[in-house]
Amino acid sequence: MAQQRRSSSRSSNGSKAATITQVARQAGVSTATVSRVLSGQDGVSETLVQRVHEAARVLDYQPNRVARNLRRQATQIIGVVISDIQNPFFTSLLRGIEYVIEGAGYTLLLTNTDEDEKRERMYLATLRAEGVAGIIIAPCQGNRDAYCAFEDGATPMILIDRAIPESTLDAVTVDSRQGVFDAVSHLIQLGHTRIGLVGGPDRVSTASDRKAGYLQALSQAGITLNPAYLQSGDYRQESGYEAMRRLLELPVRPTAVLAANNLMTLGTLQAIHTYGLTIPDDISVVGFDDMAWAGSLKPSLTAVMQPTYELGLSAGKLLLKRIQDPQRAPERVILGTHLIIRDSCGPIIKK
Amino acid sequence: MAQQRRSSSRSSNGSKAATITQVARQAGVSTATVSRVLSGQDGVSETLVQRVHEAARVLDYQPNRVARNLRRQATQIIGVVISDIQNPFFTSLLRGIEYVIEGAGYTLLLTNTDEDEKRERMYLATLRAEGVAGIIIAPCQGNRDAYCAFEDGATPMILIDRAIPESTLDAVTVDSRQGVFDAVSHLIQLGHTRIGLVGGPDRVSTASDRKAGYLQALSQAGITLNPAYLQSGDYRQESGYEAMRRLLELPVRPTAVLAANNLMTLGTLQAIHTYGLTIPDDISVVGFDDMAWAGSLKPSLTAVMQPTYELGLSAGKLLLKRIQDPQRAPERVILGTHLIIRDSCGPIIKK
DNA sequence: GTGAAAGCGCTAACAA
DNA sequence: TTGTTAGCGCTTTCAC
Repeated sequence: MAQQRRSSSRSSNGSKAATITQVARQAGVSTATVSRVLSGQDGVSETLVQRVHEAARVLDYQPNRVARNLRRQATQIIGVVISDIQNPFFTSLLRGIEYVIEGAGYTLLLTNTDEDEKRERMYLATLRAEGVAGIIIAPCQGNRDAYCAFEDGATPMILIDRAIPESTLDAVTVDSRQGVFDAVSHLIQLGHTRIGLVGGPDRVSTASDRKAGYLQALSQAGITLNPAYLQSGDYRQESGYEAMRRLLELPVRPTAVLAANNLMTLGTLQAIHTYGLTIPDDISVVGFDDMAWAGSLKPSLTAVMQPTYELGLSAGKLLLKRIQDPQRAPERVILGTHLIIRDSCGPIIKK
Repeated sequence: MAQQRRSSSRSSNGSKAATITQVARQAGVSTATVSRVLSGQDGVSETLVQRVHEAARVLDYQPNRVARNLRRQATQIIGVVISDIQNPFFTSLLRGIEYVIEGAGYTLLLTNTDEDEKRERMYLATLRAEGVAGIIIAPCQGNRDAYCAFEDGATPMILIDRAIPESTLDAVTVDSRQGVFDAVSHLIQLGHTRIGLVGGPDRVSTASDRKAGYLQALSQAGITLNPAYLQSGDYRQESGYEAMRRLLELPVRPTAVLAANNLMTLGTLQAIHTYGLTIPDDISVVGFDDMAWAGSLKPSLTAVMQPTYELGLSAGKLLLKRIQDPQRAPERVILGTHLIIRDSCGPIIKK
């Protein structure tokens, strides 16, 4: 089996990768011709095309992208800046982005800020220095200043999931306000009036939008807000657990709760189980963002589904359009949500 | 508020980024000096150091990495090839990788193959052409040939999570066999003898190792294997659901089941709920890989925890070592697992 | 301690 | 149709 040790197939001449000059020499043509053939330009005779391809094959030639990028003053890389790579919501956006971006011949350079402004700044600088063709970012803060350096369009940038007030950047977001409004209205229809919110960090637009939807649903139903029912965290699981604990410690606790993102929903459920309560008999739960595990829970989770794939798709398309025409007017796409009703919400009956 | 429209701060001279030549002119020195100062070499007089820094600041100069990479014939990028970006297991590896790699001044270029060999081949070629300093890969197939082109060390490559037989590449894996052995032994200790396995795709080393652990635990306890209890899928949720359905349709169904990865565990739970069965009274469940949601399930999930962070950490360190010394002997790191006992497994009592 | 100059591998004018 | 050549922006000898 292990008869031939080293580099079995492939060219094993020395070790370094072949350059265009070697291919040119091998084929007996100029480097210009090699370049033309391999980048698919026409205007080269059939004979030479053959010779070049043959030479490239023999030498296992792969054009050096770094050199090409330097010469062309443009790369084939799209940077994606994600605020929490551990959150399946963000990774599911990638599917849509990948589809569009790869179809156009780009590669994704993915970075993860962990909701840390410093890391975000650093990565943005790196991506610019790396000369990426464009950036798709889920910004970790709502301050326009942090991103206005990109408004000149030198490096096209698209905001995804989170909007930034007054920014002139293209953006794709979800109508969080409406989504939460629908969900809370659903709870109200089931008879709930004591509804808690496990909200997100206010500096992020989705969090404030979701809070707005919650308030709107309450006020529209004529329910007075109990400020104690409004707890918030940082979109991570642990903070959802803590926020829900605070709600459950209340003298008169809510009969229903909405958790403002997927990870905080997990924390919320954990807290409810810790307190030995039953869903939906003791308390109804709606989650924002419908994740893979929602159907595996018992009871299965009623949740606001976000069109994650479409979100990524739109962002990718917007970026491609922006790269093609840097002068076009900024575009904002807002996608709708859909309430998936499963088994975690019940009518108010007891207590 | 919106008084000054365009590029508020920063240098707004023209639009293109400043080059080293401009900085040199501005500071009244040569480009060589600028380069020396900005890359932190000593041997430059204090006066010039000051002048260069000042000039760079004024022009908002960011060295062009593409040019630097071409000149140095090396990039500051590490490519990571992941087989399923939607699977939290893989994204949690990234944490550890990031920590090491960023500490050493590299940036992660992340790609996602979706367990597709063609995509994997394409990305590997792209990363090589992009001149990455190294690659960390969770290979989507067990065939050595696909990766032996990297055994010459021209582009250092580290295998993570999945091993490849006979490969001379460095690798970091988990002792899956032992992990499953422990878990199944736990079930046997609880009195179970009819134990099902929702296994993974055989071409992946972790899947065959896990199956081996299952078989070993059974045989060591003197339990004869019922081949019908051995079902498998492709590590995705849907296939876990289908595999579990097949187990539940059996005339004599298992009283306990082990699901071979996190996503298939979700599918397994879904199937059990669909059939109206209760965990652990009707059936006990152990999952391989302990995920964020494990504690939010009801009952909470007994699972084999993998040291994901350490896995990433080791892979990062191994890569750094390999980059520094391409000649060193291949190293294989195997990390242990830990069985987290929660509430999804019970003693065999009924039926 | 500093600068001049060569050149990394490629592409795109411009010539022929 | 093909080749010659001038850089892209940077780093790094090699002189001074």
